[in-house]
Amino acid sequence: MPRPTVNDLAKAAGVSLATIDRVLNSRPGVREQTIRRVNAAIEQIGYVRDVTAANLARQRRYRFAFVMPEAPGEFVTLLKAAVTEAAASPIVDRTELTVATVPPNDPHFLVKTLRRLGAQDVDGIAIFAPETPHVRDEIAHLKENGVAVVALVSDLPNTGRDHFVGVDNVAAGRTAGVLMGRFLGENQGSVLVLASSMQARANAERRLGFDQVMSEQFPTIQVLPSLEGHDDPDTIRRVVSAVLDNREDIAGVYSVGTGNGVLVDLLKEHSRGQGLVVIAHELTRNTRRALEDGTLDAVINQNVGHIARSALRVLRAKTDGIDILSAQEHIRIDIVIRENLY
Amino acid sequence: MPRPTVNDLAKAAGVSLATIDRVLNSRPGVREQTIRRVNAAIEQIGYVRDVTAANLARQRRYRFAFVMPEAPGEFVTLLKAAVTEAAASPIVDRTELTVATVPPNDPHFLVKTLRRLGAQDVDGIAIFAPETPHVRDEIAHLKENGVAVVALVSDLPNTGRDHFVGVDNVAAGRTAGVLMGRFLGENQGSVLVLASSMQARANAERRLGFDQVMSEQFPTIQVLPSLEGHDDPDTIRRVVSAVLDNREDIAGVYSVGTGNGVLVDLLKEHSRGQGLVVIAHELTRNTRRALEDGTLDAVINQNVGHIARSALRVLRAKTDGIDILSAQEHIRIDIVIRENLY
DNA sequence: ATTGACATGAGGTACGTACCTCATTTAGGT
DNA sequence: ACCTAAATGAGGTACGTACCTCATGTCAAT
Repeated sequence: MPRPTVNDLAKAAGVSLATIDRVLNSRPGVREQTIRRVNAAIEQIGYVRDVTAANLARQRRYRFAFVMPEAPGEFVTLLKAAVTEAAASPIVDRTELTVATVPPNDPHFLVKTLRRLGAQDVDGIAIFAPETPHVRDEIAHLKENGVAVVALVSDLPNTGRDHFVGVDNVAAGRTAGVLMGRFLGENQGSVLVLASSMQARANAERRLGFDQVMSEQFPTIQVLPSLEGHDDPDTIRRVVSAVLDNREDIAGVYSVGTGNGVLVDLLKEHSRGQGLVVIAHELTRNTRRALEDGTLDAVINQNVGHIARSALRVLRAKTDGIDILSAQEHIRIDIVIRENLY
Repeated sequence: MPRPTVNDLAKAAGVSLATIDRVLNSRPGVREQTIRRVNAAIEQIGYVRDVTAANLARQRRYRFAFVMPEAPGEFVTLLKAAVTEAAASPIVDRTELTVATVPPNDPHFLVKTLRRLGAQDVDGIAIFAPETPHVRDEIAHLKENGVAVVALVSDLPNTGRDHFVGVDNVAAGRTAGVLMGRFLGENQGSVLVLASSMQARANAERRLGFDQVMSEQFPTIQVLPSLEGHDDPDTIRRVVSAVLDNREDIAGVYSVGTGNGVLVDLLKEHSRGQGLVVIAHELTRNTRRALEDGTLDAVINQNVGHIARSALRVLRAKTDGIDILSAQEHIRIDIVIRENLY
């Protein structure tokens, strides 16, 4: 038997279609008693509104924009692809989106982009950018104009954004820490930490979580101060080599941010690169290959497909003023090793 | 600007709506040249069919059934909940589904259920059951009648099922093996393996993968023959206690199947339960709690939400005769430890 | 009994697509 | 130039819902 329609509902409730419509869309001019009668009929025949037909009739369109760094790294590229793909899939019905890229570390350009998008009356914006005062102001401005704002990957906690789509980076760092400690085992020594200037907040949080776990659970392992690679291949190569050459006790390497391509190459060439426990973040072509050939022992990942789809769902819910199912919108911290590298 | 419609397309191609319709739905009676002209216009104006409007007009309805064991275990309960939830969500448009449960280890009942569903002209069935000759025959029969069949969680490779939604259990076992080996580290000893009779194939595959890795990568660790718990609390308690009491060298426990609730309780009570590395499958209330309190070191999980949604997508694609995006339908092997237990 | 406010009904059009019928045009063969 | 078959056009209805207008019903206050 087919799903009941508004017509079946009207018959069941003993009222006309017009009244059904008034109740369903909470239009005025219906007695309390009639509303109750209609609701009872809804329960009884199990009516559920055909959302797609409703959206069709309503001519509802969602205009969303994604703002992301014009990134050198593979992660952003993957994320961008995931966003495009998610938008193309039929699950996001009647949605048109713009993907804008902005040069990293250029708050002025970022603000200009946000302003431009805000003027084009978009319904919602997903932003992957560091938090600065200018960005804070512009987000406040967007929200005043009724634009939904979600932070992507890197949270913007003090901006009044509606939601954050991404992982808890402290927990991600803790996860990396536990794996590092347990994989090292009896093998005492020091851990080299390679940082990156991109996404400063995320990196700091991961480092924090990592240090928490190491000092709590593996106090005999010494974690060195972060080496700053500044996302520059030559710099990374130079600073990492220097430590590996000079310190005999290095047993593990933790790469907090980007620049894993160079790091992996270096470790493969370096005489001391083989025995180390190496853990990095984000599954990209580089880290995937490194897992396969054993250079990397584990990758802590956040699934870009989930992030993209979640952002779209949340933006839609926020523009509709609907509550989100927070359980569904939680982005998992994936642990990837060679054996579960699909 | 709004998305172009068939009317815009007709104007752009310089043909009538009827011809557009003939081309879009590959109806006969259109010259090759005209088809090309329409396709060119599709490219040019970027027309994409509004799938939801099309489904509405087409009165397309998908009737799917899920067949699952009437399970004692929590995993099946979670899976059932995930299926119901996925079906309720608006992403699965115009789909009505039946969830049938069958007593485990009753092939006759299972076949009867499949036959009953087949007679009710469902479009597709997802089956979570062991493979037996009777099931094979019945699936062949269903497929002859044009019913799409996907295997759920446990594969049915010799039945001609259209697709398998679940993890590669050999890889899952390998993943468990690597974690066991690396977590044990220098701590040599033996590993106790607890099997379960449910889902015999999945358990055997996991055990296979586990053994592969242990012998290849950790040859100094001895893996004991499986203890058969038969999913019975008392039996599990008895056989596991016996080994823990009598063998001093047990350093790890690998639980291949169900029965983790009892196992965890036992380990918490037993004097030797603390220092062990314990790894199990499937994230349930029991294993989750055990991760939190440190009784379990890692859980290898398959996300029931993904499984449910993937099964629905695949069933739909198969009944429509559309190709599936295999990348999207891959079910990941999740590694869960306390730190990334969301 | 009349008024007026409110409640309800009847019926329409629209959204973008599918699918149908029938009339008309066009192409190809003679 | 004529005939025929094939190609195309014109126009309709339907899907389930939203949203609109206008008519009619009901009820309480006067």
